[in-house]
Amino acid sequence: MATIKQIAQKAGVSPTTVSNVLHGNTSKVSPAILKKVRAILEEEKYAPNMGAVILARNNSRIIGVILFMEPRSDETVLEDPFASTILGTLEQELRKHGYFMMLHTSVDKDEVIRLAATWKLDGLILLCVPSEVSGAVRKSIQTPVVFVDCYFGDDGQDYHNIGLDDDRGGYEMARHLLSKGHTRMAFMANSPDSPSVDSARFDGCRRAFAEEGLDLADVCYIPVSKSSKARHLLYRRLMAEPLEYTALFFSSDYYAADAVNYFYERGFDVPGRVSVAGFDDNCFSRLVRPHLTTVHQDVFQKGRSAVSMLMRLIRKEPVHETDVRLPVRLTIRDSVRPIEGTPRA
Amino acid sequence: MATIKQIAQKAGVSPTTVSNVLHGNTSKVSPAILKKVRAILEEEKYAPNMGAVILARNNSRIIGVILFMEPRSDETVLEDPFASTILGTLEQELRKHGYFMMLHTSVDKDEVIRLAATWKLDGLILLCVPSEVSGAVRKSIQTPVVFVDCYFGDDGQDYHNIGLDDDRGGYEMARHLLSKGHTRMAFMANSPDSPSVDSARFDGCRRAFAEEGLDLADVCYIPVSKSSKARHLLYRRLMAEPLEYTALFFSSDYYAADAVNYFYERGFDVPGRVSVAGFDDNCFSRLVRPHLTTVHQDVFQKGRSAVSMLMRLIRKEPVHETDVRLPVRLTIRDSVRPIEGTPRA
DNA sequence: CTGTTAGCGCATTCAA
DNA sequence: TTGAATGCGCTAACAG
Repeated sequence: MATIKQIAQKAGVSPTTVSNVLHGNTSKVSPAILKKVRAILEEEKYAPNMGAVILARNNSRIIGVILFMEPRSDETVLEDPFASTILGTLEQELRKHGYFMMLHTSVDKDEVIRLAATWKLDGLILLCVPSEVSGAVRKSIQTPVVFVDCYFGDDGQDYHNIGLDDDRGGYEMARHLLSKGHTRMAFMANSPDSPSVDSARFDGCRRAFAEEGLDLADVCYIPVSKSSKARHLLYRRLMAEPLEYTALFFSSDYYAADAVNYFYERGFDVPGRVSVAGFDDNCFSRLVRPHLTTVHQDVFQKGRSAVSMLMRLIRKEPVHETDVRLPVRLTIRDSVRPIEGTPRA
Repeated sequence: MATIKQIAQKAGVSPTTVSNVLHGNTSKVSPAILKKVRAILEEEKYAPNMGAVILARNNSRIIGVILFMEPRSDETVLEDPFASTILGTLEQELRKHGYFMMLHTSVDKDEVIRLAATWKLDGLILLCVPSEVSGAVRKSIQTPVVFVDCYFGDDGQDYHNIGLDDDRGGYEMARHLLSKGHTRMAFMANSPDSPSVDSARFDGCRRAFAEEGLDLADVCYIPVSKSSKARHLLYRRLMAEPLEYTALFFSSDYYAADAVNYFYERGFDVPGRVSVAGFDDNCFSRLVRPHLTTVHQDVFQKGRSAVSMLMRLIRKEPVHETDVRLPVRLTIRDSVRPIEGTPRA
């Protein structure tokens, strides 16, 4: 409630001096006054008015965290532990660096651009941005932007991104599946309109198949709806004999777990009838039965890296890696089993 | 980037007129000018500077959403689907009402108070606040505050809270357990230092036991750690024969699912050896095997109610119910089974 | 219907 | 080492 001016008055000094104390410009203030002002600041519980700060400095110490997602196709907004985990990490890290976090979900790039301007955001962290909009956003925003898990068109712009070795993840899992004799594999993910984590993972699968002289057809990329009802309809079709696929590789544990569970409830044995694999290695993978064979990623690290890269950008420090690919690790559990008579590797 | 002044210049009108257009005071502006100004606004992609707005109006259109939680005992920050679901709902609802959401986790009441002052927050939504701090926060903050799932001391202050019929939830589950012959039941929850959702649920259990002429002793409230390692140590002890309890009633599906899973991995059959019940009825409950018998709550409704109550508070509209208790519903699945030879009800 | 003006609280020159 | 003065962009009260 108290303003700098009031503090100054009470201390019998000028506002400038108080401001200097506040900003640690102790060299410009005599020790006696320093102490006195600090005491009053404490006593009055001085809290700056960020409105004035924004106005005077033209920045806000707010970082916008934007989740690109549909209004709410179902309940799937933040329920995926991946989203909530990274959000929690981001909040923690940003706070540690003295920044405030403004959380926003959107699908409209103009809204994001406006948000940045209105709030004089110091930086932006964008999650799940399709590559069509990442270019536009990048172009029209001057403040530092760090993308998480994004892929970009080749438009000559500089992007800063924290991602995963998605191709590798797909590759490793496909290899594993192949080694268990699964040549009829489907990759299950949201349909990407453009390069994305999902398409990269699928490419990895393809590579693994090609290495074995096999071809993973386009139709083996089965688009999965964000609506659980629609998904379940799909699973039902997949259960029909004769089985089209012997292994289903989901691009997230969230979907994989959902599927395993759906199958279980209908007495369709996993991995007896069909093998299932996931991606993320989050709590879901160890909650369902059988526990998921999946691709591990370190979401905490992702959040930490994103914030630390953003901080470097804000401080205008050099950023060496502009497109970080965090490692993945194949994690074998119980949801994949060898095809009868074809146990290799 | 453009300011009101610049827009005004370009349109050949005064800043006030532009401001009037912006605020929909169309009655004060001639149609011709209105149209012209609107066009320029659009063309220049005018975005207000919130710093100036805060300064001039002394409020920010920001709602602070505060999660009270320890720094990070484990990975349990936002992983509980309850937290992420309500967060997603809050974001969506606040945005719908034209507010911005500042997300913050904290355990320090002074930090919250300072936050409200620095940012001239229009309102606050506080989650998981222990009753020791809710009083202090309530006292020293002038802006509207809505608590979610909080219990308060009887200090004569007005609190606005969206909660659950926790007592009822505990009661119903305990009754169900009793009807299946489970007289040796443990209630598993974080240890509350004060009235809380957990203590209310336990009280409900007690009530149900009392109705049967049974006493549910204090020791049947088993505190559960936020660290999964510590929890698992506890579960191990619980598995030791002879079984102390025949039913474990967890205060969240998150913990219940974790326990069921722990037991499963050790070949300890649920509900064969021990029955397990949860609370929340979130996605976890239908992911584990057996699916959890649990107490259903509508988290979306909770979020919506919280925001709508806050909006009424902000608009200074009368708020009739100050402590809303949303209903709960016993949801029977497969994790509880009758005790041998004691099937009643 | 339109324009003028005086702050809001702070950072940041520039003077003393 | 300290202080006075200016401006950031907007709102709202008032004058025309």
